[in-house]
Amino acid sequence: MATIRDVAKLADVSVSTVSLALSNPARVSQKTLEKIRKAIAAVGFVADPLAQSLARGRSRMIGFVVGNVGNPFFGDIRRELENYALDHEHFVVVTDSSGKTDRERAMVEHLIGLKTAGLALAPSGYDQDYIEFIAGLNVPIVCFDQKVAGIERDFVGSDNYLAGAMLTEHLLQLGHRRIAFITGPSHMHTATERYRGFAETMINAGVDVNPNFIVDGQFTRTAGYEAAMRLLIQHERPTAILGANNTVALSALQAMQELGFRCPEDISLAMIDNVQWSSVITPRITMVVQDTLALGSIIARRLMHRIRSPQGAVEPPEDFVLAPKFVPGNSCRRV
Amino acid sequence: MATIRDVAKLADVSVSTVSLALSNPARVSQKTLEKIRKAIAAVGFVADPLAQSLARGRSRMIGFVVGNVGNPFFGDIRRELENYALDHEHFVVVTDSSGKTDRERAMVEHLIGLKTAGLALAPSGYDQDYIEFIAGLNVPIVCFDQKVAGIERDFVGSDNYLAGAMLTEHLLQLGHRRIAFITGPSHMHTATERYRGFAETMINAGVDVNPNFIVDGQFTRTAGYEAAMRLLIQHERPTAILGANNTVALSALQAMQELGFRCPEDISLAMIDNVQWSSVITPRITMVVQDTLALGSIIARRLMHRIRSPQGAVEPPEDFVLAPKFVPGNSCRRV
DNA sequence: CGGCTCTATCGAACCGGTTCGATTTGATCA
DNA sequence: TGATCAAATCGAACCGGTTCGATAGAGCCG
Repeated sequence: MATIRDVAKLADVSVSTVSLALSNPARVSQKTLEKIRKAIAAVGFVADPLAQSLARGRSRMIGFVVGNVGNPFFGDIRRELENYALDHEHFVVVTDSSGKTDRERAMVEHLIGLKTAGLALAPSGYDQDYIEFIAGLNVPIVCFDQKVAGIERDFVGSDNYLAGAMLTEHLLQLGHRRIAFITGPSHMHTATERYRGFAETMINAGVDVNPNFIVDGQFTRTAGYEAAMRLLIQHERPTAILGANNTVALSALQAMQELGFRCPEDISLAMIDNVQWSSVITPRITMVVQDTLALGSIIARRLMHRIRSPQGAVEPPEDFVLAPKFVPGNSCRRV
Repeated sequence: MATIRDVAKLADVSVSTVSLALSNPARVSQKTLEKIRKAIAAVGFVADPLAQSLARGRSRMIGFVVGNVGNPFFGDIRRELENYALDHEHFVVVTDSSGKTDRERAMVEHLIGLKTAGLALAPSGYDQDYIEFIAGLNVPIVCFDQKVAGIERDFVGSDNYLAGAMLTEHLLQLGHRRIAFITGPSHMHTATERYRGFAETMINAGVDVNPNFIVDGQFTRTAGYEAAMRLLIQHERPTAILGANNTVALSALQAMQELGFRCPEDISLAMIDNVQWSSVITPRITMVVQDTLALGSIIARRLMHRIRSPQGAVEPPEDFVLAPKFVPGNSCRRV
């Protein structure tokens, strides 16, 4: 590999002039610029990003940290960020923590070690230790999905209260009263907000929330399946199930199918968040979806703004909260 | 951040001794080792990975390059690789080319620039230019999924001919004769092999392959949908459709549902490769799946072997081809 | 023509490690 | 006690860039 010194030698100028020509061409004379240009072409010089990062103390990489890159929600956001970053000569490094806080932390530390220019982070931690860890990072960070109380960073996400409330209201309008809710982990902001949207809408409508109808699905497949089973074996069964995310709702659908319940004839089902191939899942699940493209776009712009503009770096953190969208399916029937 | 020089000063030894102590403790005396250990703890020293990579000419990162991280096939492999790499103090950097060859190339180049220790690559290119590009990379590489003729690297994948043949035989046994096949891109090894498995099995069974029943689905959703529609509007319709991958098959299911065809009553459907939530898709699609865990495990071990052991680096490339597995669903009926 | 200001270029230090040949230390043996 | 040799440690060069103060030269003015 050709180095900058090869170029300098061939162009008969100093190494620092070549470096200057590359980073700030206006400050180098036309004649010299031309010599350097030719030399670069002749030896096929490409600057070593590692050496640049070391010297500059900053790389052109953006870290993307989520719990599950396979989730289409994160996938869409990743794509948006990647496209935008690529347009601005930055490169996205994707890491997947599998939802484990300690692994996420190790990955963030690694990315910091790589002197990434910025981080797009869907936080999975929530305790004081974690908050301090994030606070201590001296890098532009845009958090998304999970709003963690105490983290003073830009946040981009959806109105989860509204999401829960919308589906609840929909079911109420269809005449349902015995509505069950499969929750997510109580430490997750999305989970609690969605539940709050459900519970408050119920109360406001004067409908009692049956504690037996609130089961914990942990946002995971196994827990969601188990939670759904607990609902289905009750004698006084719910007439509708609301899944706090796609995973628990589809686990519930599976449980229903396995036990022989028909959806929506026997039990209605609704969920928050889309899933790949939802269009071929029978019945099509009624859902509230997040505007992933808009979220991704905001994350990308906000992060690049902080990275690129000097004053962008010191702007106070801001929250961007988007409204979710109702997507009717045929998994909810009138009772 | 504390540097190695801070450690050296505090421990009252030279910088090179500290470096040696870190990389090869056996060659440093107990006494000195202890001093250094204390100094490291005192100043909170952590080696800068960037500086290490620059000096060593090699980092502890592994590049994972695929066309679609959202595909559970790649997701499973990624997870296996990640777990194994983490156990061996390596860190996986995921990149997604969205199936675009030029972007994949840019990403590989970037990863090379990062001096990654090795690459797990699901190639998307196939022309001479691409082959030379890959050949020119002086880094351990394990290719998977697509076997590209001309690339002299380790390859890990499934027996795609067998996969196509298995499903074809299954449909033949159920009495189907008018079997349609939705293909993938003709430059993809997986696509041609699966088709070959289909076609030869048909011919061996003495069944003519109707050219109208071979449509190109490009392994994509839009092309698959269109291809399926072309099948469904024919007067002499197929009694069964075989999708060369999950995407085209599910696109076909969607097309069937939209036009009002019932599966499997009107048309049977089978596919190669699993998809998330296949268990709640009605009907459950009969499929042949790849052993993603085993594939991922082999990829991980092979790559780490080449990275770590000196002789591993020079071993001749090897192919690892696993047999796929038949997973019955209820999307194929006897005719 | 001397003095002054700009502009263009350069040299050296630096980022934070690794590596390897050279040197010191200490033990062993004649 | 001095020679020999292995083990321990060190110094300097290096990886490939960036940065900034210093310097040389060009252009302008009085």
